[in-house]
Amino acid sequence: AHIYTILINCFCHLKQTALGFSVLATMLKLGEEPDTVTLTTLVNGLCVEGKVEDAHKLFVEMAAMGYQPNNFTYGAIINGLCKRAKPDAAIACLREMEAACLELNSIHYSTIIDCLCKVGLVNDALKLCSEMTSKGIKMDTITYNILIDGLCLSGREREVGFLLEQMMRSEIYPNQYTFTVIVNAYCKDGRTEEVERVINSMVQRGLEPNIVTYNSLIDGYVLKNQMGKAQEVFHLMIEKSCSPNVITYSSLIHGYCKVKMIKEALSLFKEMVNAGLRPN
RNA sequence: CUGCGAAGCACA
Repeated sequence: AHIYTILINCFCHLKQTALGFSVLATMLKLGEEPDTVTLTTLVNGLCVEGKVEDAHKLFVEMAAMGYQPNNFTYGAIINGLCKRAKPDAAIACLREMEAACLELNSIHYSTIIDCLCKVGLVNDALKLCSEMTSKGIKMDTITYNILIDGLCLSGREREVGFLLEQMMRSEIYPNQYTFTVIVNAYCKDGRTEEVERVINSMVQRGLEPNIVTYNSLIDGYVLKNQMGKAQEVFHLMIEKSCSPNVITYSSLIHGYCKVKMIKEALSLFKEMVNAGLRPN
């Protein structure tokens, strides 16, 4: 089942769950028994494609056939519901796990906390944080990243410092996501001057800016119509062997169009295609 | 004993 599951998981990540199911059919024909991992992989595939109802059907079926849904299966369903912005249903799922005496972990909580933040319910998200902590489930770097991003999205950036302190005190360390979330918040807020300081402290911790960090900064300059600055970052990233992607080019092209520098925009478009990137 | 067979975070 192992090797088949790997294949199924590949199809699921390509959003080709239907092909994943045909692999399952092949398994059955060959007399190879799927296991809980195989079926959970398919549940996740359906969730990733946004077909949470189908995922739930499979979830019920697998339970009926004696494949007990576990932490991972519930995790996939919760994630599916969260990606469809259904925090209430996701929380109901969490309660169902409790009733089934399954052990909740930081992934289950973080998934829902992220969803609440993204729909603007940061206070509910913070409540869930207290709940998980009171159950002895530790917030990890991802949980903090989610909250920091959530606070920024809700214009509550002033509370981020407190969160970072709490993070360090708990010996949970920031990673590239953490810093990039902060860089992005500053950029969206037009505070590109403060980004250099953030990137310095990032590098001091041995963390290099990555493509998302650079893209955020480029877009920050684009927002302010500072195309010269944007171009500088573009060159800097290339110098650091960080290859621009479609997002990088889209930002820059948008920026040049905004300031009516159409030639530059078009030449970037060509450059992008020449680099083997497909316009979307 | 360890290792990527399954679930959570950032950019246009």
